[in-house]
Amino acid sequence: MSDKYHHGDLRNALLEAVGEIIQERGIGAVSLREAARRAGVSHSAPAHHFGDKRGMLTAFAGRGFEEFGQRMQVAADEVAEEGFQAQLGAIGIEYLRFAVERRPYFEVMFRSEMHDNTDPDLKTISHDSFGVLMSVVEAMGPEELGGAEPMHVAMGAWSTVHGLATLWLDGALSQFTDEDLFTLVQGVFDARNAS
Amino acid sequence: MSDKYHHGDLRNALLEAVGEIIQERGIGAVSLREAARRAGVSHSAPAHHFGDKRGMLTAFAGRGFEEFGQRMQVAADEVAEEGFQAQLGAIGIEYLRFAVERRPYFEVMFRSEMHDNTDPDLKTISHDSFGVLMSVVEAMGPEELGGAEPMHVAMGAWSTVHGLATLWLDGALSQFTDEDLFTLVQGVFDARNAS
DNA sequence: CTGTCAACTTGACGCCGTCAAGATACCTGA
DNA sequence: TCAGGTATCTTGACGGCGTCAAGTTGACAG
Repeated sequence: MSDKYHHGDLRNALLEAVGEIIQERGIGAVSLREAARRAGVSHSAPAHHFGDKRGMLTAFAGRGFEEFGQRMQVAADEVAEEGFQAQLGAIGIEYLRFAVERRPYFEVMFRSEMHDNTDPDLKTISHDSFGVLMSVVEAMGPEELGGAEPMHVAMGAWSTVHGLATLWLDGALSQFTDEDLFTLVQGVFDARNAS
Repeated sequence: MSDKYHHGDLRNALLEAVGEIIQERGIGAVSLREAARRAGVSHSAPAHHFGDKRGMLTAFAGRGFEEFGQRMQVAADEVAEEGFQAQLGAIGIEYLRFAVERRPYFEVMFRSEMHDNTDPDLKTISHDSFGVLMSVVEAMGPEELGGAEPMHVAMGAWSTVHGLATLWLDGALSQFTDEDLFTLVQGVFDARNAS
C-alpha cells in the first residue's frame, strides 16, 4: 500500500500528518507540502482532497469537533446522577483536558482564520458541541440558576474554561504547571460557588 | 521626509502598517514585505529594526500591552469609589472593549506563536497589565472574596472576560452583535453574583 | 480488452522570510 | 570644514510556500 501510485487512504494520512506537524513544530509550521511529504505523496496531492490549505484545516477542525463533542457528552453523562453543578464541573474539566491533550485540534478549532467557519458541516458539528453544555443548563430549574438566564449561565461557564484553556495554551499562565491548571480551575469553580 | 533615503520614523511607520494590514486583511496577511511596501521602503528594511518577522510582531504586541495596561488602570481608577465589585466589572468591560476596538493588538498580544514571549520587555509589560487586576483583588477583604483565594478570584475574572473576548473574535459568538456582547457580559456578571 | 474517470505527478508562477553585499546619509571629532 | 565611521536603507539572491494548469497512472465498468 505504501508504494502504490494510489495511496488508498491519503485523506486520513494527511490529517494525521497535520496533527503531528502541530505537535512537533507548532501551528505555524503547517503546510500542504509538509503534510504531503509526511504522507509520501507529491506536493500538490492534498489539493485534490481538500481544495486548498484552508480546506485541509477545516477538515482537521471537523475531526477535532467530533472527538470534542463526544468527550463533552461522555463527561456530562458520567456524573448525570450527581446533579447539574457536577455536570458543569465535569464538562469544564473535560474541556481543559481536551485542550491540553489534543492541543493541535483545539488550536485549529478555535482559530477562525485557520479554517472556514462558514462551512456547513463544521457549523453543525461545532454547534452540537455547545449543545451539550446548553442542554445541561436548560435542564436546570430557576433555583439552580439563581434566577439567571440559562444562556448567561452557559456563556459564563463556557467563557471561563475557554479563557483558561487559551491563556494556558498561549503561555500566559507559564507560572503554572499542567498539574496546577486543574487545581486552578477547581479553585476558580470553588471561589465562584462560595461567593 | 517622505522621499528621503532615511525614512526618519520607519519603526513607527511599520508598526502602524502592521495594524492596518490586520484590520484590513486579517492576521494571516501580515508580512514584512507588505509592511515595508506600505511604509514606502524596500522589502528588507524592516529587518534592520526588528531582526525578523517575530521581532516585528513582538514590538507590535509590546505597543498593544502598553495601551492595554493604561486602559485597565484608568478603568479601575474611574470607579475606585464604587467598591471592588465595580472595579472588577469595569476592568472586565474595558478588557472586552479593548479586544473589540483594538483587535489587531489583541490578536497579536495573545497569540504566543506570533511573538517572542520570552522577550524581557514584553514579559514585564504584560505582567504589569495583569497586575492591575491582581492589585484590585488583593485589596479585597475576606468577606468580599467569600473566603476564596485572591488568585482564584482574579483568574476566574480574567478567564471569563478573556474567554468571551477570544470566542467573540474567533466568530464562535456570531449569533451576537457587538452590542449584544456587552449586554451579554453584563448578564454573565449578574448571573454570577446572583448564584 | 477498452474507455473513462478519479487519484496523483510535474512544472511553473508569484509571494514570502531571510541573508549577504552594497549604497547612502547623518554625525562625530579634529 | 571635512574625513571617517556608523546607522539606515537598497539590491539581489535563495529556498519554501500556496496555487494553478497540464500530464500521467491505475482502477474499474462495460
